[in-house]
Amino acid sequence: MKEEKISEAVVHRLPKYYRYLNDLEQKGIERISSWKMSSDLDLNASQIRRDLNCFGGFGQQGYGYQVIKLKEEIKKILGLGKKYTAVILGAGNIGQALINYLGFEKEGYNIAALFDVNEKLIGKEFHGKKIFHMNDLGAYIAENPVDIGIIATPRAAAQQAANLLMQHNVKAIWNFAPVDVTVQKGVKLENVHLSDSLYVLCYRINNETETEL
Amino acid sequence: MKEEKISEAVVHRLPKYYRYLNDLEQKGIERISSWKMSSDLDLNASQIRRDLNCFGGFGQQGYGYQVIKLKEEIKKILGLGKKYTAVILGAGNIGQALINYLGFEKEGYNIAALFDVNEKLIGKEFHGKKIFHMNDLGAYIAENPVDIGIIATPRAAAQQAANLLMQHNVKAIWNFAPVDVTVQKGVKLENVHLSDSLYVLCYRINNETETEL
DNA sequence: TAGATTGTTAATCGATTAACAATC
DNA sequence: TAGATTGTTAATCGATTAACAATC
Repeated sequence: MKEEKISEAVVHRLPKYYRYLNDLEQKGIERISSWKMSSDLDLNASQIRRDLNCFGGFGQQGYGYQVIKLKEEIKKILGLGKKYTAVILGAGNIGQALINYLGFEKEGYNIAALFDVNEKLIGKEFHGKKIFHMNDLGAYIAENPVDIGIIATPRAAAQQAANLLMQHNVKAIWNFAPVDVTVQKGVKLENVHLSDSLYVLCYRINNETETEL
Repeated sequence: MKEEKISEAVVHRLPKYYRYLNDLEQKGIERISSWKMSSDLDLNASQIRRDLNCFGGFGQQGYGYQVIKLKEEIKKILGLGKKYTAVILGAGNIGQALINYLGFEKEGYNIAALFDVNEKLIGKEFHGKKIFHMNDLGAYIAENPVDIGIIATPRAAAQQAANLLMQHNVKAIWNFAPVDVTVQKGVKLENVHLSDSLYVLCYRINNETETEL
């Protein structure tokens, strides 16, 4: 791993490479060239080679890349394969959906518990995951280390939720609330702004002509 | 609206501006300068002025921008305020979660129906939205015009779902499946790759040092 | 070895930022 | 009018692409 700062653009392409390589592996394809990747992924071949070289020389001149080896390298870079424990703050629609989503689809991620302020929900269970009161988050984390805090609260409660997580030393936040929460230095943050994405789609519907492609 | 091609980067900042201006309006703030926006949004002031000027001269020298006016302009640009009818393909976890999410949180978007292939689900209802068989999509659309097709199927069925939507002339697709679906020229597409976002978060956990602010 | 394809340097392109004249 | 702040041009920065020498 080189010491250069990796750009956001590169980091965001890594999952795409990873998905693609998994597909290739599934199809039993053993080797792949940047040229073929380029046409499949609709990215420039130079860019692909450059991206991969940020992390090491995974290819072989005159041959290309070994699919499985490259996949494993990217897996390691992304930190997949490790186990992550997460808690969800907010046991409403999004919170509940995420339990299902992460439970069924992804291995490596364990949702340990949910937290809410709604008394009616506290003590209940969804798919075997208990709902605690938000006030008990500190006590819970003291007993059960948590890697990722997922914010699935309403808009207005999101920053508070983030603060609470940070107070209890959670170092990574996955935010689903439609706000840009502020985090301390050192805390990792990823936003999933569903409504923003929908707005962009509407923008395209209304503004983008058929000229492109 | 000028005739220049608006860059992706600009388009993706519009929802952020829109959210921010809504906040200001709520707080009763009437005017705003690019300088203040800059510090609140953590964007460069020149960039903000430039972004807004892609669409028109909404400001006033020596004064700044009128919050309400600017908000309304961006709303119009994004095509909000209009009504959109959507169908969801895939009535699993994500599909169900989206019904709740869009039903409660967003006005302007109407989920008309769900479609699935699972016989056990067909005929049932979620929050008053009926689940039809995927095969009946064409007949449904013939009767009820649909603006947006939401793909909430498993990975393997996503491209098929996209094809089905396009066959029946749906011009905008919001894709939640963890694949890059291919669409015809003229069809608008927005992806929400939840797993990609989670991978990026894991990348940050494992690779990014505390050097940055 | 000859052919293929990487890794990497150099060229290009586009987006961000700075600067300032226009003007409310 | 003087002060403030936009709209816009010019400068900078960074990311993408092209080109090619290195090498399997």
